[in-house]
Amino acid sequence: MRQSAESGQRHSIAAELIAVLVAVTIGQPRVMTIERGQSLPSGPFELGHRSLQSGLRDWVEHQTRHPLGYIEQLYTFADRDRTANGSAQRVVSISYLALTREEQAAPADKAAWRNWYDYFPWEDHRAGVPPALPDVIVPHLKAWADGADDRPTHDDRWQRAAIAFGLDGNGWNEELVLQRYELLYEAALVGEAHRRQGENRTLSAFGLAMAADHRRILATGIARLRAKIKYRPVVFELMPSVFTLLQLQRSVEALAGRLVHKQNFRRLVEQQELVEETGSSTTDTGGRPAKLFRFRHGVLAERAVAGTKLPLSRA
Amino acid sequence: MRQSAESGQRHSIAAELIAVLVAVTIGQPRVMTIERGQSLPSGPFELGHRSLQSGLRDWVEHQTRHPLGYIEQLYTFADRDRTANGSAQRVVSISYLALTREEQAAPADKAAWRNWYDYFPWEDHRAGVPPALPDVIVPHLKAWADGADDRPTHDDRWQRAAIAFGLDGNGWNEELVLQRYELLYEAALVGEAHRRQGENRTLSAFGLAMAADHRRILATGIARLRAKIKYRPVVFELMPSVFTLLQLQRSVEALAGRLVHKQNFRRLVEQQELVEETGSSTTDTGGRPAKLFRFRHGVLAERAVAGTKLPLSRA
DNA sequence: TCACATATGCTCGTTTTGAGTATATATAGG
DNA sequence: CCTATATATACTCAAAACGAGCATATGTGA
Repeated sequence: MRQSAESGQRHSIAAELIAVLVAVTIGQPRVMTIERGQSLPSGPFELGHRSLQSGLRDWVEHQTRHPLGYIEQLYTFADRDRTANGSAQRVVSISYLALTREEQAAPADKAAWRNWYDYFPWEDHRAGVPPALPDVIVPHLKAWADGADDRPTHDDRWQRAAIAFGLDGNGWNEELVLQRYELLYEAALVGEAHRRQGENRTLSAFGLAMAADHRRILATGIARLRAKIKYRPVVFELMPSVFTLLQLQRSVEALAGRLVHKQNFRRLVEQQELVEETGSSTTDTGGRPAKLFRFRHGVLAERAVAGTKLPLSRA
Repeated sequence: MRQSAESGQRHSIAAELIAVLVAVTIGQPRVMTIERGQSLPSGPFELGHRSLQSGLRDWVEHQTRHPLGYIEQLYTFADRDRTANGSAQRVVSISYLALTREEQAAPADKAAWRNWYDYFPWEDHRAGVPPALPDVIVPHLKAWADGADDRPTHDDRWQRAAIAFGLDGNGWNEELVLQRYELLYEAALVGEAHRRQGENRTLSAFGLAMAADHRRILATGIARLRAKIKYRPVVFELMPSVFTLLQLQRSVEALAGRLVHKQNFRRLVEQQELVEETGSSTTDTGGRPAKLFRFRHGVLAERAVAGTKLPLSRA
């Protein structure tokens, strides 16, 4: 079987491509899943694929019958202790974030759009702090910290929890999606952490579990997207061709999981010249008719000239 | 996940780990290389490795005898047409950015630190715009754009060049390192682009070439680092334990490739409470003695609470 | 016609930047 | 010792960006 001590090992590696495919529909963030919502679309990288991205496109479009638009790489990992099966085969997982618009056409069998807050109920702060956070999650985190063997460990655990979940006067930071999930995993509060021990009961406050480490990948994708909407005009990949400013705002809020100040949001969008009026307006919103806008495609090029935070010198 | 007839193909994939190991020494950005500066430290990911990161650590510390400090993943790719050899074996390259301090101890055989501007001479704007940029690079880019078959292609090429290289009134954006390199590659101006055609002469204005796509990976690392120093205190990974504010500034300038405004830089560092005084000062700088500072380790935790750019609402 | 809902315009005080000017304290050379 | 020359550090000032909120416009439906 093995050719040589070294090269034989190299060959028994498989690469898997995984997609976090996101859309926003009527103000809710959606993620494409397969297998009753338990997995993200994925498939092996094969010799026939031109590149990693094209391999991903093949798999996802085949599994879900939904085209991928914008794609960006998320993360690659191969931790041995995080995979479900105990096989000797080593798998490198390469994950991508893909943005699209949800189509009216039904996706393929077993493929389905899901609200991403089904998996992360503690991440949606649009209607205020979710009650399960102070009522269920924080007490469990406290118990976990208190269960530490020594004082330094206790303090470290509690400090990380406080920062990640915005406790002890630390404000809520919507970008820390991955840190929060990892903390809950470390504290054995999410379903995935129990799997290897056999048991499987988890409180609904900790969300739906997924296969293998797919929920971790989803957390990575959400975190990346929440960070990115702040400095790159990626929301537009998720919007229809024309939209009102409130619809745009609702989409951003859906992704960020928090409400934004309407007037200031509009000022921001206008001063950055991200959109242009179409001339028409809609009355569907109930209330004074809203102007319809479209994305100014010019900014895709211009915005490459992003902002700096270094106090540059003139000379 | 899925086991099927195609699974036989999955096994002929190898994973390679590649490091962009960076240090800053007396105001110059340095990158660790092997093989006379033509390659980055790298090695195959094997079954024995606990994780991708630990595999990388093994390889790099073995090849260079230099310990790795801070590590973050850069990018994974597997483009078929970019690899040097024509073998059927498919390689997935997983690259990392690592930050450290250059040690006085000599690195291992064949391993050597290099100034990264040897590979990207057009990226160093600390002494003003490098003359080779207007004199050599821009004319070649213009010729490349003019050589397009049709008008749209010409305009697209020129617009991309103008944005990437700060022409036509577009300011210089130090973060676009990768875009610039990719453009030069596409225009067949860098050495790597000629390799498959056999010839190999390139003007020194286009920098030293590297093996395979290592220079592209280096460009990715520089771009990431230039972006990151603006919102995360990573420079300190590259600084000695105590330093003056000017030394800190020089390090930032080395990485960014541009000068910063001294007074405003200090204001920024102070108001963010990144450093604290050690109490002593040094006169080595020639001039009024400078206070010595050290990094405030507390910020590593606090800074997790990063800034937002969304106009949040209070309710 | 009125209550209600959303849209949109505008104000105002606070912070954060960008760009300097001014002053302090060393060393090196005559 | 004095001076030129570095660098270090403190302050100023106007412009731009941000956070919060008030006011007004213009629809729909009871």
